[in-house]
Amino acid sequence: MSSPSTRTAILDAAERLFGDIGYAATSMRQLTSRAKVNLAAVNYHFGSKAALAKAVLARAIAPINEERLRRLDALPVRADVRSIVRAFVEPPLRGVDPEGNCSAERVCRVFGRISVEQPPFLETFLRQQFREVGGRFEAALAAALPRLSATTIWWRLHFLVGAMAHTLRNGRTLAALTDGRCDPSDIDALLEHVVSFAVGGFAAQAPLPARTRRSAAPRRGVARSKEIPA
Amino acid sequence: MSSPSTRTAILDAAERLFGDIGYAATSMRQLTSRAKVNLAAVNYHFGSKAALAKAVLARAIAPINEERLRRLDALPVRADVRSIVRAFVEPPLRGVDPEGNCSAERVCRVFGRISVEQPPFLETFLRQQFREVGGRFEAALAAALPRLSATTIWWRLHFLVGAMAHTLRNGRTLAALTDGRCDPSDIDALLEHVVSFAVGGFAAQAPLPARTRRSAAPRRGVARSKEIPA
DNA sequence: CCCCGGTTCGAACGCCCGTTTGAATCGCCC
DNA sequence: GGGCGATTCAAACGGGCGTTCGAACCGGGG
Repeated sequence: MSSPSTRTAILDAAERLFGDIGYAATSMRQLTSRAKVNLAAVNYHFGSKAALAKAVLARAIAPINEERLRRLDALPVRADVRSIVRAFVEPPLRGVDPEGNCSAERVCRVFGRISVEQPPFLETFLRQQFREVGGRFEAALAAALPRLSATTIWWRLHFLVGAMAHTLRNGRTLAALTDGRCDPSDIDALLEHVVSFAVGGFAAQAPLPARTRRSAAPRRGVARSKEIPA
Repeated sequence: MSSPSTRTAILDAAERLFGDIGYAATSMRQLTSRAKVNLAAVNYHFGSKAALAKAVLARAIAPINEERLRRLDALPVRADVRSIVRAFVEPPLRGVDPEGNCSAERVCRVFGRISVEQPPFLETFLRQQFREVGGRFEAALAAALPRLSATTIWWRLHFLVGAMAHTLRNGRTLAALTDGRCDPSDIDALLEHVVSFAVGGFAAQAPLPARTRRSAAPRRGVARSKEIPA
């Protein structure tokens, strides 16, 4: 463990490549040649490609979630929704970056990519990474939005994560569709837009609790709903 | 072209597998054995794996976008935001399904997956698939929300797509985090939640136009959180 | 009947994959 | 200086990849 340079070179290259082209599409030869290390180094230091992916994600996500909680703790007990949302989205978008080592964009892309590919080995890993953070933010938002149920808040937190991740992954498409007028590489603009959208979304009235819904669509084709008896 | 059975068997299997485990992670041998066709059939009918992916996406997306436009056209000229949002999200979530051939969940998953992996050959393809639909909905929303700029509406449309896609891909994580209280396989519930969230998001005040933003903050160390004016 | 375009099939092709191996090399404490 | 763990390295391993090829099969018109 004495020489961190190889390890971190591998982690850096993996973060980049996994973020750019995905986990399955990245080969160890690409990865090691970009990191300028020997092909066998990955298996020596991490054991396998899958374990490397976990290490990449852990390195990317852990400090973000810590910073989120730190900012949440710094808020007054009855903080407003905007502050809570900002505590949630600003760390991943701006990067945590104690010493400039991680570009926020890369970090977030790699998370978006790998979490989306969902190699089976990651499922439980990702859940435990987000359980605590999710719970804390759900509680804070519930305090700020007493009219919303816990499940509604969870839904909306999930939507917020999706909005962020989608934009970080597919920002180029947005830029192209708008002829560059929306520039997702402008993190400040992205941040302000996502915050305002999310604040509005959280403030919205909750949907009716599933019974008296309109549209009474005759076919609910998929939907094997366990449906809490509201 | 006389026998569509092989072609559609391949498309069905590909839709399923690309949606479940991703494009890069799906091998032609898996795919053809699940479709119960010969290995060479894919290259005979589609030319390559990449071309197959395009065909899968086209088959999945085109009818959804057509239905979106149909519903949008059916709205009154000055429709409210909720109706417009519903016209946008209901086709992909419920499925178009003229004759029951496509499960909405599968269709959407495959889109979420492949669009996220973004094999390079898809970039322009996806853009052209969404340019018209995006423009039409942007215009309709702009009419309903005269205080918002076009770019803000594009941002928010993008966020909405992300929220939908993320939930369809990573729904299991949400279910696990909430011990099943949020059930993303309940399409009705998902639909109502995403609509209410998006309506709130669109109704939100637009962010300040970038100039008077705070953000000049020299230190982004820990926790200086309530500096948002207002 | 046979021929023929369209389709299916098994069998390869060449390549690259993730991983392993065993020797070479390094850094350090005795 | 010699010994020794930790690390790096080149070279393979077996296997799976996407794709190609040529022969077999099919059904309908000459």
